[in-house]
Amino acid sequence: MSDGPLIVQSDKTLLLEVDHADAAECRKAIAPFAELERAPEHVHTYRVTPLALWNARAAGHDAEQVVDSLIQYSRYPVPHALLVDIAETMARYGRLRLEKHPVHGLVLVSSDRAVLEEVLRSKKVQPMIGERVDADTATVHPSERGTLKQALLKLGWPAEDLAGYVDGEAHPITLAEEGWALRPYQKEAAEAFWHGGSGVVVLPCGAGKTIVGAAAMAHASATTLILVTNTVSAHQWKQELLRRTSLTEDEIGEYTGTKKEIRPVTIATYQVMTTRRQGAYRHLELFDARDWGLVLYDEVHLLPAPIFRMTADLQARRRLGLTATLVREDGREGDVFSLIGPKRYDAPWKEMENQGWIAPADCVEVRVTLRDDERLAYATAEAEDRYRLCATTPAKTRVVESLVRKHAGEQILVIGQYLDQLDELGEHLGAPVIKGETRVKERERLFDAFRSGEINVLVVSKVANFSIDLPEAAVAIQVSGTFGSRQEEAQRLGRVLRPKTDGRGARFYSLVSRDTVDQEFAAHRQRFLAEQGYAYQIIDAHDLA
DNA sequence: ATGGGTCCAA
DNA sequence: ACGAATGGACCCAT
Repeated sequence: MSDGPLIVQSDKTLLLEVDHADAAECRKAIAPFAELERAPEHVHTYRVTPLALWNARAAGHDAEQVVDSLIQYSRYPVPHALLVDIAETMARYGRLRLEKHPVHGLVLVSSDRAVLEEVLRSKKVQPMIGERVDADTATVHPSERGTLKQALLKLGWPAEDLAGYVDGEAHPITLAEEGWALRPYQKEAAEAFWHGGSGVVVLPCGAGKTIVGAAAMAHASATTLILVTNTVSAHQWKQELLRRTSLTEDEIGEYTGTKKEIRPVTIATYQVMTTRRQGAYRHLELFDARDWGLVLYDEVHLLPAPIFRMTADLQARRRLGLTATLVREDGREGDVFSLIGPKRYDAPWKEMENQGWIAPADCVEVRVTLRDDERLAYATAEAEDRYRLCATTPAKTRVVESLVRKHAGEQILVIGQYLDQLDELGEHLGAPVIKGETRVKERERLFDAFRSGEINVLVVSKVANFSIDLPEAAVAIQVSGTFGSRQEEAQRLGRVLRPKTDGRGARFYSLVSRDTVDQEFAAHRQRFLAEQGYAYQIIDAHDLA
């Protein structure tokens, strides 16, 4: 205890000494209940948040385990007030429960009368509550099940939802038996979801989230509605389900702009759900079309606001959310928690790496210095132009060139967000550029050439964030990114994480202009991956060999 | 019917 | 706070 890697402070921050021998072990221990806030070179700052504590609670951790972890790794005596606070916060989850009453239907039950009285007095909660059954029980209109959970979470008293689910229309689904097997973590994830009832499974890019979905469908053996972000993803779900389950072509429908098939398993885009046709919402048509036994949300970190609203009305159906990064930049993690459900499973990226499911990766932040004239232009630029100015400095082009030379012979992706910059890079490198306007046919041709090694360098725009059809590479060079998007960074690193046949590691370079907002945004982007144990080595562009 | 193109919302 | 990609609607040519 006297020389642990962690400093625990009463303001709920945890300081982790990165170079300490026990740092990795400690990171793993605190990850379930703390979120990484800052990650400079030597000391990382984590914060113990209520939501993280409640997720830990829902996953079966108790306050004692959390407290033990803190005490075990702490360098100094742990502030008592913090321990008390952690125990109290965790105990808040489950003090209120939603249950099914044999006579009164959906009820809110409390094991602490004062808490019930407190929340019933809230203006937000009051209209959702029906009559009082007894001192500890109040009825709730079934249609308010979701919105009530949202409101209670905001009040700091998240309800545990034990009201159960409708079975939905049964439909036989089994996993295909030939030629493959569920990986252990995929099986665990599907089971953790099934026993939890509904909630979110978090797995790194390329870890087979679709397969976890398929396994969950096999558990449910019921009609399933799958919601996805784009049509490419819809096709891939269909292909994967055909390959991995007993489902056949005519049991799987696509419900998109062009096709309107409703089948026992239906894959719909988020967008088609939110558009109106002659004043009527499409989603009503879709939700009422079948008695769905399971609703599956792909890329739950991208759920648009209208889908949250609809999901509030779907609380009697089992819901599974899938994502690589539960963090959202819009702060709606609480809505994911209350409307989809708590985190049921996550596999830390580094553990997956240790087990060989994803390739080991070195992350390198390369700092470039602006020329004097650029610095002056930057200093005098309007606030809204500044990021673009520093993110697209010509100095980066030269660095990309030398990195490409250094990795000659390897498959390299250059990823950025400004089309001008990417076009220029493509020209300098003599490499094709893939952007939004690139036709699907052309994309496929280039992807094939890249896969076969005919092309070694590919420059890609934000299409890399969406189209999961992008081929895997060994080296990724990021030249600019969306302000501070953590999930984008994770997605881009994911591009190089497919295990290499020769067992070699992958490289991820992030090019950053020194002493500018580019540097700030880069630091923010890196946080999620730092939380997963990826350390960015910082080097100066001049020191590139 | 089907494939392609343009425009627009969020 | 921004630029870019997207899906979907609609239109036109086969």
